[in-house]
Amino acid sequence: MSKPTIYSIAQRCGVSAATVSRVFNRPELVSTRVREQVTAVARELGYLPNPAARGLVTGRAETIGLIVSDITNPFFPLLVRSIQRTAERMGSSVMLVDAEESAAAEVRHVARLRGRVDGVIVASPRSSSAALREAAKGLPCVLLNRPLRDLSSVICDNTSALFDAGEHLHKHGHRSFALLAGPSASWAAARRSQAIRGWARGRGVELTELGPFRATFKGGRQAGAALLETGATAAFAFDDLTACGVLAELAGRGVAVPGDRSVVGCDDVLLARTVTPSLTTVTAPMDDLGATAVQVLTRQIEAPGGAPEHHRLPGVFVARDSTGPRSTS
Amino acid sequence: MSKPTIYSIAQRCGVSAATVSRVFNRPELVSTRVREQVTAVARELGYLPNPAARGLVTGRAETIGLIVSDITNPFFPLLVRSIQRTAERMGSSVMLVDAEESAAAEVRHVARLRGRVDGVIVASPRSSSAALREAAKGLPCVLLNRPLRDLSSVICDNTSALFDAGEHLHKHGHRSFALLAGPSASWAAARRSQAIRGWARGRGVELTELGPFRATFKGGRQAGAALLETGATAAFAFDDLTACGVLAELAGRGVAVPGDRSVVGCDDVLLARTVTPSLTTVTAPMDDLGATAVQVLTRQIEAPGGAPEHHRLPGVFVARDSTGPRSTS
DNA sequence: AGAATTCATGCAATCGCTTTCATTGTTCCT
DNA sequence: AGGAACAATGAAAGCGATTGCATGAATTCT
Repeated sequence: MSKPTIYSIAQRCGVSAATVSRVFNRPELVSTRVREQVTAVARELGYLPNPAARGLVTGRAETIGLIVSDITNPFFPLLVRSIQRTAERMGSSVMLVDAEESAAAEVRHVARLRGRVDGVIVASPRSSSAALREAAKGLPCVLLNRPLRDLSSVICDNTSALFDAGEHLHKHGHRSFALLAGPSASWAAARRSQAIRGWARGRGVELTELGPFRATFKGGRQAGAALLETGATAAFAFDDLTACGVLAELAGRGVAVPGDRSVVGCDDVLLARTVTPSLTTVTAPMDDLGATAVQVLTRQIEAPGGAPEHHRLPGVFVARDSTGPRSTS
Repeated sequence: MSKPTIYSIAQRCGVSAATVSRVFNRPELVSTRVREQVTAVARELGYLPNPAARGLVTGRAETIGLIVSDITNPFFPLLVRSIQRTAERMGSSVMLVDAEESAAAEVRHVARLRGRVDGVIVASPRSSSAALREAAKGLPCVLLNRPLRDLSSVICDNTSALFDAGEHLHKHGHRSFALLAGPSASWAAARRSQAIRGWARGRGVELTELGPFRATFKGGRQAGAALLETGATAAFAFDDLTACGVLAELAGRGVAVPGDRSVVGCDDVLLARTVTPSLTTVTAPMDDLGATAVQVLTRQIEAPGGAPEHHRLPGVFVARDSTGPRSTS
């Protein structure tokens, strides 16, 4: 009693395999009577179509690849969830690959996934533009948080939210700021720095640039130490993880937040709410980001060679407890 | 110029497709001359074997499924990484599915994965034993952190590490403890509670049981509030996330940690190091857990119907800053 | 030298499904 | 009633690999 196939079902129903296949793919082409019988027998036998066989003829794997630069980064879990959920709704599974921070691993994995997936989403790629372009050649691909002319991309733009953050601090009396820059290879870091610079210039306030720092807790501690050597009363951290490091460093040196200094993070990861004081930060629209990426990818898959799409989703400023009035001392 | 197949290569080399296939699968059966020529042409044409076609005949997908109960739980990222890394080393890809905390989704996904994967790993399942058994019927399956007689399992046993934690607190003068229990559906929670109860009884110290609390930051805050109503000077939180909630609640009420109370977490997730004070906790051997799970699964796949294996990996106690001497006040 | 092995290769079946095309009845027009 | 249009189905050709069996050549043995 081996695995049921369309043939076992066909035989049991006294019809041809073609008809059974049609019951599942183009049911409207089959008479009601036969359709019901086939469905019943299929259920009874516990029939499941063989994806390999189907894939072989359709050329589709009904699977998309998701390459994340670093699964341990708290930024990703919600993104993964959203992507997976959307993909499932479109009938696709998700193959997840963690590049462990390595640019080489990224392109290697894109190559490996080729053939097993219908397309890939590369989240926060570390690779060079040229490498990405090359790796994605002939494979539907969507970049997340990394714009590139010839490849589709979905990015979270925090520019205006960071403006809001600046205004928020300015309203609280802050006039001297520090920018704790993130890793230089990261597009997001560059973009955020640029936004903050722009705001500070427009506002005519003092801005001290520090870094780049690694986007880790430790990097944050270093950033915190560096911050204390400046006269800045408020700091923009690259992301929440870094901000947590800053908080820890300041706390360790007896500097009160937001009493003595204000700190804002970015991304609004779980951490941001659980740390004390809770982080003022910028919320990324994770669900949208993931859903959009999958939809764009689906379009690319269905119309290969179509023009790349570029989507830009804004982050939203959210004030919590790590920012407050400038200390009067 | 369509996708290269073994036929295009065979033609170009003046050999049969079977030979080309052998070059990749049983190279020792092919003469050096032909082998080299085929390899060269394959490379030149950018040939990649079609996994669907291969899978159709071999019956293997070279893919394993990984179902996690909740991808947003900080416990998982490192586990996912380790599993993925190990799987890749064995030549398999990983299909990740997030059950979003739903027991129903778990078994639904196991069913969906059937046929697309060679086997599945279910991490911290929420489903009932019966449901799991049923869902895994005829599909190689390894349970993570959930023992079940008829299915293979790999679990992290924190019993002895929690003993160490107890001793550590005892040495610091604590005599009255609180157990902040985790969700009742979680095997890990039950196991940990049991361990702590056992230790307290053996030590002859006072133990107040509170909860169950949800394994979230909020649940932790509630646990923290409940803790303050007891006379306990030290508390065992279910996990690090809960412990963070406790910390936050205590901090909010002006209770010093470890000055007034000591708190220990469990799992040693990223959070544990980034929170202030850093958490005394129990480190789970993530790499081992993941690697073992994949190896066991591989064995199950290669010898279907083999006896289930059960592995138990111990956690390790690690003292940090959230525990200290009992307050003298 | 002739038989027996061994080696390298090709032929062809097969995996389970989709899909085109042809073949039946049926129904509908005029 | 005769032919057109249509609905339901089957036969068969792939999709791209793997693999058991057969074959012919080269090597070894006696």
